[in-house]
Amino acid sequence: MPDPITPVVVGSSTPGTGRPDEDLLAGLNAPQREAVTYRGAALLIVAGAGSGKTSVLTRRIASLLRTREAWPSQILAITFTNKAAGEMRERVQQLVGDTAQGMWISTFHSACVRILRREAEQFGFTKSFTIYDSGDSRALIKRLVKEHEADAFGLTPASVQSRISKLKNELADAESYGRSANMSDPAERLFVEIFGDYQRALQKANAFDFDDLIAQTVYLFRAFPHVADVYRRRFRHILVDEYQDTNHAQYALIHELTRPPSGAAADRFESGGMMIFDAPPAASPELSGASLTVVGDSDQSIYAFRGADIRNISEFERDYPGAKVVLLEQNYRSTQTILSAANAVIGNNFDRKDKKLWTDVGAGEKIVGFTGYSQHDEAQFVADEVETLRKAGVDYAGMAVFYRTNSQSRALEEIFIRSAVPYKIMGGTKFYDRAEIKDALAYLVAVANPADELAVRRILNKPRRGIGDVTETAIARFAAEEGISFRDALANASALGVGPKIQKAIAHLDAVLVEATAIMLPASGEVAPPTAVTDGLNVLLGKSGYLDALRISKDPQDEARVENLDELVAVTREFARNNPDGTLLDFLTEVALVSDADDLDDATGSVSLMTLHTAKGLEYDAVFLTGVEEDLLPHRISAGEPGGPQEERRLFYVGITRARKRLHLSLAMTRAQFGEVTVAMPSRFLQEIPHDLIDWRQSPGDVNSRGGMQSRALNARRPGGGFGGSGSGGNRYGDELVPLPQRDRPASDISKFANRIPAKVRDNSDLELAAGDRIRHEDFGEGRVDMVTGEGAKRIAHVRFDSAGPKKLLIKIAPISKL
DNA sequence: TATGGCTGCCTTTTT
DNA sequence: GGCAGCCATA
Repeated sequence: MPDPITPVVVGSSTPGTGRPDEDLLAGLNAPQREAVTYRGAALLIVAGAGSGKTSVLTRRIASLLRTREAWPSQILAITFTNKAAGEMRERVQQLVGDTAQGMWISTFHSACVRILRREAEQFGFTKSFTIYDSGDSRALIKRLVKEHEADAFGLTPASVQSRISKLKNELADAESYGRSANMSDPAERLFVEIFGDYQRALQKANAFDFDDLIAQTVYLFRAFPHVADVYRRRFRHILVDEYQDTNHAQYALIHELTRPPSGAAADRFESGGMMIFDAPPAASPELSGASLTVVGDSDQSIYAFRGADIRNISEFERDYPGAKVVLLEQNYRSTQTILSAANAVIGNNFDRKDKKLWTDVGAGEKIVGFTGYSQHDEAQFVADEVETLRKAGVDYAGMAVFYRTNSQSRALEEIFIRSAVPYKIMGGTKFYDRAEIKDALAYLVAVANPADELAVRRILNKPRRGIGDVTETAIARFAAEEGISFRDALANASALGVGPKIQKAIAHLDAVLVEATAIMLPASGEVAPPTAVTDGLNVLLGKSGYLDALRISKDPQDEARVENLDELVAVTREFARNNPDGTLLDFLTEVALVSDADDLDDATGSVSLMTLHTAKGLEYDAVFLTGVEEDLLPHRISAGEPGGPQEERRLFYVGITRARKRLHLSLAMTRAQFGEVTVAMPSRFLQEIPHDLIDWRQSPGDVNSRGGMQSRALNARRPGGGFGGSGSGGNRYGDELVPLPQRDRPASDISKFANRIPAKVRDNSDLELAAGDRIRHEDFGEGRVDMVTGEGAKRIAHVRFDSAGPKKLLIKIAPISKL
């Protein structure tokens, strides 16, 4: 991503002071400089959107290195995604060259995996532990819920999973939670049992789930202070980005790392454990805690649902007394128009410190608003506008489309394909979520970590080998009787008491696993060649019969599955190229921790499509924010959650502030949700934007007006008057739109205001129309049907009106009649 | 044991 | 409109 700070300062204010980091300060404003150069135990950088925080962070690291205040190995920088980590590393490298080698720049999860791999043996795991993604843990929890017949008490796998996750993020375990829970409630007791079983199963499988990676590292540090000391001595400068999105476990981890080493470790014999408090830090710098820099913006906190605790940032000064706070408010990204919209929106959140982004680049283009008849109509607008911008010289790669939920990407994708707009979906149905990829990875896990029973069970009958429930149970029973693992039981096919055909199948599977193991995990002393993972995977997929089964299948989807597996093989090759010493476990770790935002091959001339959450931290010349509707943004489910609507508003704010030059806000009047067409209402957030900032190409009133008062949702009169009908006007499409936000409007009023559904929804489902028919529309008058597209509830009539010109109408709801 | 058809639920957002 | 899980059947 380009550096938002253009180093233009020629006559710098501190010329030739001879600081070794002089050049790093070029072009920075005063607070940015301070954020780079401040030295002290704790620093909080409150960085508004687009205020150049990444630049400040990288320069701060570069400055520490350049001035020799730190060795690279003493720096630990935590980012939110692997992609952000990669970019930060690259930028630091640009500033200081190869000196950057040896820094830890990674996500919380990657850093914890590195620590856990080294220390796993301290507490009952082995180096070769594997990582359960949410699908894996859901499968395990599902089994446990079933075993405990817990569904009878209203415990669903999903609810159990999310509760366990929340508890782990609070550093609770089954035992500690059980002490405080109301154990007379059978559902609670059951939950605690399942939680405990789940944890034991993970341990037995030598596996951690996502939340464990953090929580168990904290546990490790607390239980084994001498282990923690190793890392406390090593990391002298800890920097955390996106601090507003850290949860309690992550907070605790940072807290553990920044404590002074206890000094009890053997290699510090002179301290005797007593010098911690009286040793002067200068004389013995290793005894003080690491310096901590955190960067964040509470207005961009959008992960509360996953346990992020905004208090981590709002109470930073309390947690780290004497902490320095630097505020970055000048924005280097967006036009004033975009910032004014953003400021106005976020100003409606009441529990925040007031902070106003500003810029000196000028007002720029107005925000473009558009209301489609349907989500397809909306998508068509986006596609058309993308093409217009492209012709005006904006790169496809400089444009992005955001939406609240992944499912919204479908309509956009359809239209983009039809309109031949190159696009790329970030996230969505992930490559690694596909069944065949998970199967292939399960084969690899079965080799890397045979203790992982879930993985072995997964591949047991893939491809079909005639091994069903009965045989699976027989294997498990045999393993239990003999006191061996499920995996090892496979080596004793003849002893299982199953038929000869099935014995043979099991023996074959075992042989394939053994062969692959020999390739990927050679006996000690030998080193696996870089091609080991690729070769092993080919053996597993080939000799197991997995690929053959797909190839002879009649299901046309299986062809795509073979291609996906080919791609996975290609991924292993790529991995080997980038990591010549990379082991099977390294590969599996990387795969487990990649995220949606990490899709590295961005650029290459396509428009990016992604959820608002994925968009955080990115920026584009032109941004399309779609589906700005009630129940979608803010999402319906958020209404019932404490702080939900405010978090949704922050999400909207994050979306707005991604735009550099152009912002488009769009919505649809109807939206198909699970097959049914439902009427959508404009989002309450729209009216929080001063309406003179928006140029409506087609306003909600244009689309929905049927001469009456029923549908003017945005203009509905408040109970008690206020302002109505016309008046503040100002946009050329009349006054349908958005009165200026009224100060101190009570919250209850807002919800009443925006949510009103039009009096009645017309249903023309059974109206038969064909090209050539004449129709009458309540607003547009008479016209002739050019053609009808779509089916069922989504039939669209393309009509040429005698006076109003061509329009597309959703037949189901349009106020029309056949003549 | 494999398959196919049915039903019901679903959709927030992610490391 | 899609997927997962359940059940009935071969």
